[in-house]
Amino acid sequence: MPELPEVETIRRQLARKIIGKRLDKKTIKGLRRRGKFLIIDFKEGSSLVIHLKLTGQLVFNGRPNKYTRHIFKFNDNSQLLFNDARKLGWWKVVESSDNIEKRLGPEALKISLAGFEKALLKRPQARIKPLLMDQKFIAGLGNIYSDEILFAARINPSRRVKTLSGGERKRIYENMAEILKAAINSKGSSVRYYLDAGGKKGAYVKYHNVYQRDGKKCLRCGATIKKIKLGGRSARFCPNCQKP
DNA sequence: ACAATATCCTGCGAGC
DNA sequence: TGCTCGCAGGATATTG
Repeated sequence: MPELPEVETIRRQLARKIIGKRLDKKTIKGLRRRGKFLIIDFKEGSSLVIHLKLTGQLVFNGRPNKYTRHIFKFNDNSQLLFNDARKLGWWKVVESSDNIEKRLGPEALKISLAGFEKALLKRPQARIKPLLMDQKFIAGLGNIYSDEILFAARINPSRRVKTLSGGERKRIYENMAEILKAAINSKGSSVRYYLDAGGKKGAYVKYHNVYQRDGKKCLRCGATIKKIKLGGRSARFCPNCQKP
C-alpha cells in the first residue's frame, strides 16, 4: 500500500533515472511528491500525475508481467512499467496540478508542531486514527503508518481529538516525523505488492509493531494486538499500551 | 461534523 | 482439489 514513504522512495529513485529524458516529445524537468501523488513535471509546463492506490508499482526497466497496465517509453529506449494487480491506480497528464493541491492538507513531513496543533483544534470531535488518514487533514498517511504512529505514541486509535493532552498531541507529531523518516530510509514497507522503482521490496515491514500483527503479542508489553473497524478501515493497536 | 456504507478491483487465504 | 466467501484499503460519493 504505497503511502508517503513508498511514493517518496520511488520519486527519489526515478528522479536519478529519468530527469532530462523525453516522454512523448516532452522533456522531464523534475519529479515532485504531494501526499501520495507522484508528479512528473515537463519543461513545457504540463505534468504527468500518478497515483498508485493500493497495488500500483512503478518499475524502471523491469520486465513486463500480466499486471503491466502501461509502459512509459523514453527517448533513449529506457522504459517505466506501471504494474497494478487491482487496477485502481491511475495516471493523467494535466496542465496544472492545482486540482491535486486543492484536495490535500499540509505535507506530513513539512507541517510544524504549531500547524499540527492548529489543524487538530478544528476537528475536536474526530477520532484520531481516521483523521490522520484524512488527506485533507494531513497528506501522506495511510493505514500502515497511522497504526504505527499511534502505537509509538501510545494513543488509542479511537480517541477523540478533544480528549488528547498537549503531551499526547506532541507525541503523535514527533512519532509521525520519526516513523516516516525511518520508513523512507528503509525504502518503504512491502506488505504484499509494493516494490520500489528498482523492483525491490521495502524493508520497513520488519519494524512494524502493530500493522497486520493482530492476534500476536505486543512487542512492548506482551498483550495481544487487537483489530477493530474505524471509519470503515481496520485499525490495529495494543489494548494495554494504547488504552482508551 | 462525524460515521457508516458503497464503489472501484482482484489476489489470497480460510473453510467446507 | 476446488469452490465460495470475506478481506485487504486509497479515494470519492452518498446517506444517516
